[in-house]
Amino acid sequence: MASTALSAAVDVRFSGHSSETKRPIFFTSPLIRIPKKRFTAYCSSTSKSPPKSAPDLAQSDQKNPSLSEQLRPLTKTTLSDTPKDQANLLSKPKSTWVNPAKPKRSVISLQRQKRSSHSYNPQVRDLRRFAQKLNNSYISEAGFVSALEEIPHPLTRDNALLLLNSLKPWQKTHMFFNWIKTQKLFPMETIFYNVAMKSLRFGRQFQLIEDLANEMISNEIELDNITYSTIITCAKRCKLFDKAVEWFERMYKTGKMPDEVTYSAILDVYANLGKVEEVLSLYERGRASGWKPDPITFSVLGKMFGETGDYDGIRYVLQEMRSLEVQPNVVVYNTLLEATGKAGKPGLARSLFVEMLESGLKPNEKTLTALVKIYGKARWARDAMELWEQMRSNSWPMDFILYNTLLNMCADLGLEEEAEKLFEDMKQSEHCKPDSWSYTAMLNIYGSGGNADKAMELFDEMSVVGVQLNVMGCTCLIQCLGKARRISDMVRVFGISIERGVKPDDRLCGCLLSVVSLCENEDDEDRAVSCLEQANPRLVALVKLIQEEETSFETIKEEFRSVIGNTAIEARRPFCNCLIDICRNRNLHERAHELLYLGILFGLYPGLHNKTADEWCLDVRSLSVGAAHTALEEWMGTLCKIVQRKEALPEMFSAQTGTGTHKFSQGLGSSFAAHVRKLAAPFRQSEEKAGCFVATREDLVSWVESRLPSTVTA
DNA sequence: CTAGGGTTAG
Repeated sequence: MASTALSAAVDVRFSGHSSETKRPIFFTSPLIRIPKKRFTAYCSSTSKSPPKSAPDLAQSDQKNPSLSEQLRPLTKTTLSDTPKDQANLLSKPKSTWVNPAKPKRSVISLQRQKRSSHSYNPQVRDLRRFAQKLNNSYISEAGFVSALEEIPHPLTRDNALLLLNSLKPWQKTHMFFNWIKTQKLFPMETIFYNVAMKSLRFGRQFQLIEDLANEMISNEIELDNITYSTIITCAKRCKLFDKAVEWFERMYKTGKMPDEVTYSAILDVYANLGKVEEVLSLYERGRASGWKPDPITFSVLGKMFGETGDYDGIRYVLQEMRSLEVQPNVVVYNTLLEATGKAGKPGLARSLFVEMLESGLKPNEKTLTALVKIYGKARWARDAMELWEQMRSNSWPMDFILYNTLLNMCADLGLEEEAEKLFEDMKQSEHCKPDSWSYTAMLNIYGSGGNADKAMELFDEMSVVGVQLNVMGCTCLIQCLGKARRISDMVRVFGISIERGVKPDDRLCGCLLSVVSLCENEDDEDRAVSCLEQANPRLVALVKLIQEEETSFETIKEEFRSVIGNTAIEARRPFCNCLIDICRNRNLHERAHELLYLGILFGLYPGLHNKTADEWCLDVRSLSVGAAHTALEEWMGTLCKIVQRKEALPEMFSAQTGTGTHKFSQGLGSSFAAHVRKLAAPFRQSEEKAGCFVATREDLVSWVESRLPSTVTA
């Protein structure tokens, strides 16, 4: 009955009727009919910047009720079959129903496609050996095909399937598949196509797979869920997402209902496309069809929310699993841990990990890698060290990536000795010898610790053991040597790196530019500039331009715009910071102010100045010392004007320098304090908040007035 | 890889 209704539906669709009201829901893929209202509400709650300090799982519902409010009616109603509830839930029920008295159409088959069980084949050993021989020889098609004549047993259907399953790589499977077709000994069933497609998928041969699918269609061989899921996942692996969607939609058009494997595969496709609303629509439609999603689906959802750092989304996944009583497995925990890391929620990561252990699951390398990364990034030294201890005492599995992640964690936390010990462990190990990632992490550690000698030792060691220096390692080393004012070493390292094939990127140029700003004499500066000249001549031209006093502001602006516009986003602010530092070090203060203005104009310092009714805050944490000074001067200048004009001012003023826990902001606080002292500005270190300087309106106004002794303030 | 879905590094 259903199939006739479906074929009628296909006819309607193909005959071009577009009347929405007449078409039953299953005429189109489920995406088209989903009321968007709920999902836009859901998404808009997450598209805003996440709450500053979102609470952890336990407290979350109380503090952020909007989401659970949205979700509660959802979980209660999705499984309801009564049209009244459905109608309340859907915003446009009329257009979605042929007959509102009937329950909603299903979008997913609740029965997973069954596999045919093959009986034991006594010839399996011979055939396997034969396949092995074919796999290991016969490069040419002619040789391969003639070898097929020596098949040890008759080519029955089952023997052919067994061989088809055992051949690799895909070229041989494909040749064999084509050959058995020419033999015409038995009809080519769906399973032959499915096995052939699977092999082709290993070779990412989407075009060949699609050709086979079209051949099935023209030969009227049924495409089943296994066929479709193979096509869809191959398209996905080849990044042909539109193809994946196209074949998925074809299922509904032809009246084939996807089962949960195909369904979760397409969810992953939409997730990869970043189409969060569509994924949620499909998910909800599946749920409304009575589907109980399995851990794989939740892993797909978890990864999707991780990609956008969507904390509410992660909580949604957890909540769904809890309410459906789906027990997460290791993979689900791993993806959720990754996701919480991307969402910047180390507390949730930690509690998830505890929950995982309590449920009796054993963490694997990926689990530990995710967690180590999170603790390092969050600078949670205590938790990181406890975890490390746990890893050793439980002898949890270690692999290469985990070693390198641990080294990076040490870099984040400044744990030089621990890193050295790990690095030694790696050298002693059988399978985890340090590679360029490991060396880079060590260079990062020595670099941020200012240990130029050890960094240089490592650099020399790399050439001895034959590990390639990469651009990141080169950047760390140059930064370190620059800070140590070891310009000769810096020039040598840069030259050798270029010789060895390091391609300078914008971050490396930023480091070279900062070395230029640090140079204390002209000779050093010339040598640093000539390195930069090789990597980025236009940047050097800009450096020269800003140092010419006669250059007009308009010229600077145009050149600045052009250089910054051609710079990777993450290197733009560092470029501007260094340019300002260069000006300040050469007493070109006015030019420094112009550059800060341009930096603000082009959006390099978002959030530099935060105003509320009660407080104005200057946040210089992402600025270099010179840029922070310039910003403070600029701020004071503006405040003076406002005081003079007697405009409204807030009660409190604050300047945030940070406490130097981040290696790039070290010393910002103390140099800021010195600068404030020099100006005799009324800012003092806040007692409650480290790295924050505060001043009251009264103090500030009287300070400004004292600096303007005889001006008429009319 | 015994016909199909999910997870690791600046």
